[in-house]
Amino acid sequence: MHSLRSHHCNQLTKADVGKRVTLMGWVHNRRDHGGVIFIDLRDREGLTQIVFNPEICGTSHTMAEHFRAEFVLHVEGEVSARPDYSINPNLPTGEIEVMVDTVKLLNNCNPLPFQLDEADSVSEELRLTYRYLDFRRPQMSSILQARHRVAFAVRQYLNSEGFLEVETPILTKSTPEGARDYLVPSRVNPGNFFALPQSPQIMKQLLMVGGIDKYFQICKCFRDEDLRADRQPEFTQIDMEMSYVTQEEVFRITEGVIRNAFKAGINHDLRLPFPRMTHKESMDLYGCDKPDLRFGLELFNATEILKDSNFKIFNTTLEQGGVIKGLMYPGGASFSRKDLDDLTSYVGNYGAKGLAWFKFVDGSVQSPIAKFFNEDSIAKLQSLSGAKNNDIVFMVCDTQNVVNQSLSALRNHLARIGKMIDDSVFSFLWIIDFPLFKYNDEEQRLESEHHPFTAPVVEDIDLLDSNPLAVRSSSYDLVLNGVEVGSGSIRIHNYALQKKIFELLSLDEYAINEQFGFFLDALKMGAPPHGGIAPGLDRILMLMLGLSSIRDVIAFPKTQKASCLLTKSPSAVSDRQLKELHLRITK
RNA sequence: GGGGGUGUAGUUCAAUCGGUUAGAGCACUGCCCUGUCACGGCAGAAGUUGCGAGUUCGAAUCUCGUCAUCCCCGCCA
Repeated sequence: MHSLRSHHCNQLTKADVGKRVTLMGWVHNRRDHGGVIFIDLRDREGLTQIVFNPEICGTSHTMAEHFRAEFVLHVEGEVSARPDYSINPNLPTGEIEVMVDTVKLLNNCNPLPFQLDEADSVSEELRLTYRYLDFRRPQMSSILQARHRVAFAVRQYLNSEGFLEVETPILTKSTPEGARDYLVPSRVNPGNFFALPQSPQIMKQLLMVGGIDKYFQICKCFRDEDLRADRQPEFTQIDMEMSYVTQEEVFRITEGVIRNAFKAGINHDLRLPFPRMTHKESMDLYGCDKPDLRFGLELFNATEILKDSNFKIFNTTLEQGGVIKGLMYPGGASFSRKDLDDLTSYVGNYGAKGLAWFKFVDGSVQSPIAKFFNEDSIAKLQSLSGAKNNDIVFMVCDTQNVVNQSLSALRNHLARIGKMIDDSVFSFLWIIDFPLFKYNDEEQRLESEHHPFTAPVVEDIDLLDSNPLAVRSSSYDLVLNGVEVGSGSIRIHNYALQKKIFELLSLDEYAINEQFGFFLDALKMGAPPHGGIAPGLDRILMLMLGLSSIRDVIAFPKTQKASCLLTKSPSAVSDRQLKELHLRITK
């Protein structure tokens, strides 16, 4: 036996009675009866009750009188069957106990900043400050174990499909477009900076040019943007790229990855293939490109029906190119005036200047603005919305963006407060046929909807000059329960087309050469057609495990201000370090 | 950058309308207890009410500022 330890704390059963065993672990709980002392010994795997009886070993018993929570013990003794009346059915090892005759105190432990069994109610702030204590809790341990199983299953599956895992640099090049970069100053090259990768996008495309054919990497990505419950400045992607593929093949592989991940993570069998929806349909019906399909509440467009009214606010907005969309909420006629005020201020967060509502009750309509519409319009509205007795219809009239954003948010909000969501469902969805570009009003130029390496749909290439905003791209998003969990595309592999896209994005010649010259060169040297995708491992795990924060699936996450409570980073550095890096702090 | 929530003992919470010595559970310390498993019993220690101003006879409580943390908007190719 090479290991000092003979068993983990979840292993011993009645079949082991009589064996001499050695366990290592923490004092989880201690019950001192004056004579006999019981301790629940804990390791990563579970609990075992160990018994210190003065009649078995006086020395051990005397030592055990001074043991406290989270002391680290090495115990040896004989496995003994518990008397019938003291079997603990809540414990896998509840039928046995270990009668300790030899104990070594491997380490003692100060009183903890929080009790492990109360961590559910303790502040996350405290848990993050002492994250290593948090890990000792079975809940956290099982999350990290699930994360390991998922990552391992992903590697196994992609290996079986012929993928190579290749590491790409963390110190890489800052490029325009996209998120704000984390920068690393170069000591050797004064005034120059590396950037941490927002994703290994260009590198994986270069691997395709290099004939790697099928690449993957479970890799860290870095984006210096503000945080959310599902956004961390560093996060992990399952990054993939394949040569000579169609969208169909990317979907097949991705679905295989996801299915294996769910099997390994929580032993859940997902049904394949995942449903698909075009970007246009998603925007029309749900007002966003990541709809949660676990509930209905589809939007409808009421612009035609309501355009001829005496309601000035609607008319003015419509004249300026606005639209009217709405959604029907069953049973919503019971909302109080205060409820409706709250919902109005809720959509206000998304730019809506108001929230019109129509309650349908006992054959009549109740609404502060009903008087502006004729009966025919209201009848059509009721019919279009599908409202029955005691239902409510919400309407927003504004620019298309504001209407979609506010109603999409309202839709999710209503489903939450109405408890319309089945938490046990995993609703995957592919969104396809994204537009290639969107228009940035502020900078008055085209921007990539996905990223600048995304190939346009072949039939739409002719529109690049005449009507670029109508060009569809061959990009796709994977959505799970209303959360974007992956994004990818078939890439441009043609030099001239890539250069043209850069130009359409208003990157000047100098920037193109300076930032992307090496990449354009590669496209000139026999780049094969290729495409890929990058599912977000953290978000998938969060949803798989039914957690509400990405921080719960990351061992050492950052706070909302992007700092680490454990290490207190980021932190100031010495003048000497700054000098070496040729940096001066200005404040 | 903006909106909102939270901050009281190690910890989780309480403290009536602004009122006199800021309480309780768990943890901690000491003592008792040989079949517990949230063991039990007795006793004890433990507070810059996040921090700083202000209002008031009097502030955990009201006002302003500030810090930390959480949620959201902006931002996230």
